[in-house]
Amino acid sequence: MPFEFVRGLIGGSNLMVTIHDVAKSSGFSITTVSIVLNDAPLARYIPLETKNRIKKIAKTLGYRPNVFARSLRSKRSNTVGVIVFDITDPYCTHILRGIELSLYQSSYISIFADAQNDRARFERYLEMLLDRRVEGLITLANSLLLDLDILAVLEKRNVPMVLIGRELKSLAMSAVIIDNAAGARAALEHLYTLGHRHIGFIRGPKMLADSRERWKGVRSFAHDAGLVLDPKMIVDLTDLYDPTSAFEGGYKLTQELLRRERPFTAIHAFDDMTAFGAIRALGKSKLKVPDDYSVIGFDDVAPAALYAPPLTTIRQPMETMGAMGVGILLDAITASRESRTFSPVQRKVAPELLVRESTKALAQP
Amino acid sequence: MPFEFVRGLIGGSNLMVTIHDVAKSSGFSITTVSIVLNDAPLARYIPLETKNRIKKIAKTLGYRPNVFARSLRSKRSNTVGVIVFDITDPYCTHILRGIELSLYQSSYISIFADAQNDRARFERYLEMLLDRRVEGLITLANSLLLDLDILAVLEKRNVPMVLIGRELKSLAMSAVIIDNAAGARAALEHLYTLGHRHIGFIRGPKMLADSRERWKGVRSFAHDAGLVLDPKMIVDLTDLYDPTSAFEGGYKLTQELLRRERPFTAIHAFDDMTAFGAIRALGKSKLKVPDDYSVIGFDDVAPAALYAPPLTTIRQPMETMGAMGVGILLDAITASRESRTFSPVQRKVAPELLVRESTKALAQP
DNA sequence: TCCCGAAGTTCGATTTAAATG
DNA sequence: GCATTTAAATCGAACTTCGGG
Repeated sequence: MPFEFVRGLIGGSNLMVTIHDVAKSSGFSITTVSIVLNDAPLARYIPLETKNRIKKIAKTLGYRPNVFARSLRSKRSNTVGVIVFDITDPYCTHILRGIELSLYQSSYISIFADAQNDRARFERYLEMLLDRRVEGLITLANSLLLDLDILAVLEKRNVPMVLIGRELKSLAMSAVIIDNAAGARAALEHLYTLGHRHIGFIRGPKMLADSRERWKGVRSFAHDAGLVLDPKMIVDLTDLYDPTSAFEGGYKLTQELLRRERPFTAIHAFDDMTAFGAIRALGKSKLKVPDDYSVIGFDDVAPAALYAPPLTTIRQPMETMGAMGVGILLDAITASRESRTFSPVQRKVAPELLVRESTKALAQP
Repeated sequence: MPFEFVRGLIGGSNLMVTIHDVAKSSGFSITTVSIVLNDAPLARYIPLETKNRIKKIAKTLGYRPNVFARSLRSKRSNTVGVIVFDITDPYCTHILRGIELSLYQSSYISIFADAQNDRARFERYLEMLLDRRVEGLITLANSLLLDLDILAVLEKRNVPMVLIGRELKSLAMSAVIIDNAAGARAALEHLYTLGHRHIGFIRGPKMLADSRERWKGVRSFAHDAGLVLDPKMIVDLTDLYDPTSAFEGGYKLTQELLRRERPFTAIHAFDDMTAFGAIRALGKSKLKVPDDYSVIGFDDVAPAALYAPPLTTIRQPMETMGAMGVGILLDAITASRESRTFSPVQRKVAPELLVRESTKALAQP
């Protein structure tokens, strides 16, 4: 059956113009059209006039290459996968924004998946992304989701990957993380400079590497400044971690600290959500922030600036971190395509103290 | 060149197993394997034993169909597109969550794009999704992004679409929206029931249909209850709308209301972000919420529950709305595939009053 | 005619190898 | 050999058609 006839029959909804149409319209072969439109190596032998003719016709016809055909043949998807552990977590969205921003300039597009803190979902989405032949993967994962089995799959399939927000010391793998120790240190230094000497500490869940690093920072400053840490004023969030639980944890642990009846004037919270909980608990007891207590958080999630009072915190430059992740991934993909080896890059980003209104100099006694 | 040889040469990274491999391993033809694995109509003639053999071998070989080949041939992508106007807006993320949740059960996967409130981005992403042959589109858009030109493209390409969060009265199009009038009415009724008679109103940007609808609700309740609305106590957010500007708008407009020196005891804010701004402004003037002023918002974004004080607000059931959108879209896609006509469905969702701690009964004078 | 299976065509592009003047 | 162009093979699966018991 002649081609034109069939095409005519289809009509209506399926009127996609193919490379075939461009070839016929321009009078050149499919091959030539393909070479010109992709600016392939052979294109340098083709006269400018021919190129322009073809390009113009492609444009007027509204030709758009079929991505499926292209990827099938070329074995390239021009796609990277992005998995986050919880899209409703404001921490995720700003990193996502950074990723999107810097991917936008590249020729890659992203396919996004939200694991919803659920391991089964994570695995299913990973499989889905692999089915879609992503050329690389960015993962924003917490420890619940990530383990060696999963990473082994990627290794075997030779898919470059970078982790944002956590590191895996057990494995050589590209990662972008915040300098937790420096951040927690800066937070404590800020409180100390304001005159606070009796400080309550709400540490993160033991399970998280972040918690350990941040505590290191606290101890290092305490040591340097000769500040003694009262073990009775140190409490820990539980290991069941999600954004809401951090708020509730902050709330309950602050009540706990209050109950211990040791005088203190400031709280060093694991993160912003914890700090919000702490402020709530203080407010509940008619204690005012920052007049009675100073509170400092970590992260600078979106609500921090809008809170009452606006929260002093340690800012993670999330957009930057996302952008860095993309940079590393793109390098890794390029290396992989040129069959070069690529040594994992670990980048540790400096956080920034953001003084707002939840901390205040201690009144001189 | 014999097939096995080539395949052997490739080795290493590219060892994907194809339907060809399954056919060879099982001793059946490619056709039979395809029929069995897809449970195609013809499969009913194939003996169970054959089916099981083929399935088992596919499994042990770890066969995964190549999505590009499949989509190329079948002309189906099993994909729907989702465009949101701003992923850092908490309103978006919870609707996204609802979408994801109910898409997860279906055979569709989603490709997500964040327009970042930028029109050019919106158009580029739309084009990208169309290139990927999405079978349907869910859009979470504000009025900046959406106009008739864009929708005409979808119409022409015959791609079903549903809008979440806004309606386009000019066009017959499926949409899921909140009942703004009922919500605003309920908010005012709540304040009224608590005894408030002198209330400041911060209305939304005039440009937004939401603003108009909510104001209708306010007026309808005021009329029914015989409450007089003082024009001097009504102020409007500017048309340049983004989440932060709503906060700042709420802040500044509350100061403005205070400056007018008419006694009032409550603020009816356009949305939660505006309410947060209002609470901040009151705090700045040493006025306390809810003791001196009651404040009510709209939306129930994530920070609302954690705010100090927790915000009384009108909750939009965002996950439900996302799920509804998916339901409608899937119906539309099915109809489109069976060449049935599908009349646009408009669903208006009832909001819910959430009483927390930012509102309080007026003390008897 | 019913059942079972296979050969061959097709989707829309990229790429290799080769033909033309 | 050089510049210019193209026929034909290929990617991996789905589908149409056909043949034999």
